[in-house]
Amino acid sequence: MDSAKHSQVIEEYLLTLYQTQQSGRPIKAVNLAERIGVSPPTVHATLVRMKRDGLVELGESKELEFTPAGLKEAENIAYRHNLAEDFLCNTLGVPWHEVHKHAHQLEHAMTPLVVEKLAEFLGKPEFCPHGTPMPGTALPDEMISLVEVEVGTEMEVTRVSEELEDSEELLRILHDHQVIPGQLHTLVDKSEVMSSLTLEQGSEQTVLPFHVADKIFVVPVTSPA
Amino acid sequence: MDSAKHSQVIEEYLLTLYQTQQSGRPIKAVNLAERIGVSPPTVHATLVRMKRDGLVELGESKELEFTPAGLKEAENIAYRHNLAEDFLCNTLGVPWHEVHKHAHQLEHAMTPLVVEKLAEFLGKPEFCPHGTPMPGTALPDEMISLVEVEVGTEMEVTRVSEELEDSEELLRILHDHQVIPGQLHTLVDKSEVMSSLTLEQGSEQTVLPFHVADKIFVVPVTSPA
DNA sequence: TCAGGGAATTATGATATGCTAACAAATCGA
DNA sequence: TCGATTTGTTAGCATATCATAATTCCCTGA
Repeated sequence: MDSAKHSQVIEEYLLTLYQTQQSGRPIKAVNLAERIGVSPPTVHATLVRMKRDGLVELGESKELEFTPAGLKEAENIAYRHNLAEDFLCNTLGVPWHEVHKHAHQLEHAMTPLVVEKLAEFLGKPEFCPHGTPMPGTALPDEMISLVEVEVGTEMEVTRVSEELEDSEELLRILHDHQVIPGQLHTLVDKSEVMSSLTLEQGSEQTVLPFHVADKIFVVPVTSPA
Repeated sequence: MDSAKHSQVIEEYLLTLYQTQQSGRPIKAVNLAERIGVSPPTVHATLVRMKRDGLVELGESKELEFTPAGLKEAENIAYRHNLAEDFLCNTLGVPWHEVHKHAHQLEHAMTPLVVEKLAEFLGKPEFCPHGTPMPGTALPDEMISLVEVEVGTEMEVTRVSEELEDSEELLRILHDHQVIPGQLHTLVDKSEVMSSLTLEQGSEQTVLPFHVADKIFVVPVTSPA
């Protein structure tokens, strides 16, 4: 019905707003400017158009809010993005830490039929390669942030938040250390002075600053012993 | 080197110019306007930018010509387009007569790595589902236009020219009658008064006007009898 | 309550893309 | 060669997207 096609720019704003909202962070225009890489005045002008087109509104507390139509569209874009990432990673074999940027292009070029056919082809995946659930998919309750884990706990990495995806360099490091969904690690140290914690997998150790670990989610493993 | 990313609009002009050039037809601005679906003044303004950016030039006979850089870019886009069509048709199962329009979106969103990985995944195809060769691939000499075939000849359809792809309705009809690459048909009638010819495959007959048959290519079959 | 500083907005301007109307140029048929 | 049709160009606008500079808003700490 409202399949009114929006520009790639608008789609990018919607997706960024959606991801920010999902992370529970406040949605401020400056943040948008930084994440999208444009100046504040540009963000402002674009948001004005988005309000005009009924995609977002200004809540009482001055925060941006999706309209129902805007949310629907945002979820649609997020779905296309995650689907594209799954395809690139699992079908084409594009490196895990690179899929984000390539999917960022493809997500705007997928027609409804392509989305449908691709979803079928991929077996209706519920998570993207970074562990982000498709819109509508519930996250396991047991999933907690890596910073909340107690030293000595073994856990399975389940999700690397989208906010980290902007840095391909960081993703490459995480990938090199196998800090990716599905991998098991043990928290062997947590240091307040260093503002970081240390993971261990086999003989491999990985040090992660809190601000990064904060955005990585895991499910503690109940020792089968 | 000159992987300078051009806009989707410029890419579309380059692809259209390329396809027109391949068909051996003169490249006039009006044709561009029609095929792309914009007004002549818009085409003019865009061509001015393309000249400015060193993609095309005006030949002596007033015809548009690619610069080496422009041709390289155009071939690149054509390759992406054909690759996308192959993927949509053979991997995702998008209907043959629809792949063109979906590929038209995707072709502008494929990064070099995605192109490379997709080509590998598809087994480096040399033709798109309509029989168009990838840039650089030579066409079989024996391929002739359907209008040149003599009545009574059996032949294999090898290519449906891109110029016909603009009409999804026409492609649907061709598909319904199996007038698609790989299929065998026999020319059973050619009528000047009707400006059309008739194909036969089994008990199925297909009437095609000359202006359509003109853009369908075949390879006559040497009767194995 | 006021100063500061961050955030939002306004003022201006540029470029790409598109349109309609009007005009110029080229070409083709008689 | 002339006139009509086709084609190409200009002129004048509009919108989306982007930037910089300047200004206004607003919240927070003293």
